[in-house]
Amino acid sequence: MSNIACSDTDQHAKNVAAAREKMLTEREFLFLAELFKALGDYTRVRILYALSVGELCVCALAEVLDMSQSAISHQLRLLRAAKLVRYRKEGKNVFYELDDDHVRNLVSQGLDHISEEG
Amino acid sequence: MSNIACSDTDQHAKNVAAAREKMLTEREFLFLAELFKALGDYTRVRILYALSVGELCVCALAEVLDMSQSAISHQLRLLRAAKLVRYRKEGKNVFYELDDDHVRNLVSQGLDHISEEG
DNA sequence: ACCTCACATGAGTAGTTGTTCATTTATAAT
DNA sequence: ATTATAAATGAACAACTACTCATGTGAGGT
Repeated sequence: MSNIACSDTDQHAKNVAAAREKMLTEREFLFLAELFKALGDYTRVRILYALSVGELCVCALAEVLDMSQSAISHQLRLLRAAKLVRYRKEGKNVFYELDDDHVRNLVSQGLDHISEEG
Repeated sequence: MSNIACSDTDQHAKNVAAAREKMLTEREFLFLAELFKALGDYTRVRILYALSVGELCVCALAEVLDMSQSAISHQLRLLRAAKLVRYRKEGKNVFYELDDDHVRNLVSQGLDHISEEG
């Protein structure tokens, strides 16, 4: 990107070096971005919140969110890919639940953050 | 959406009712989604991680991430809107830092989650 | 006054995303 | 076997996103 330091002070160079030092790998940042991207949608965050009560079948989720089964299924696919949910088949139904407590924690951390705003 | 219960068992109805009961408001879910959306991008999550070391000016961020100043500025705008960063002007420079510890916590929670995967 | 530097911003655009609609798969019931 | 139900999936499309490039703004230096 041919970026030249905005100012050539020692402090600037130090800050840049310190930040560079601490940065994670591309792979890790990509995973992290994918995780938050999965949480970063009105429909998906509602699905996850609904599942925080307990497992639900696809049809129940569609009812709770008042959306089509197809739309829910598409989103569940993404949540599965992000390892945010697990599923269990029972007869014709498929029951989804949160994959682990990290998901719950992330959502509640998020709620803490927004509850501080106006 | 005209969703009819997949099965008319009591358990199904109970589950739906319980989930409906616990759901937050549209407004809250929208905020939550916006928050995670802001975190859910490769560039932005790197910016936030870099700032977790300490405050940095825009130009330093551009150097650390090896991206154009314009691209960084555009993303900082979104991070400001999501109240994830604060800024401080000093002469020609603008220094950004994380808005509060929630941000740090969210990122580290995210890292916990991905570190459990393969 | 002029120029330069650090940053912000608007327009344009290629790529991505979330839904609907139609179809498919799989299980269950008759 | 046939039919119905729960869920998954592919195609299509409108809406959105994250860059680049060009330009604007505001503070400093000369």
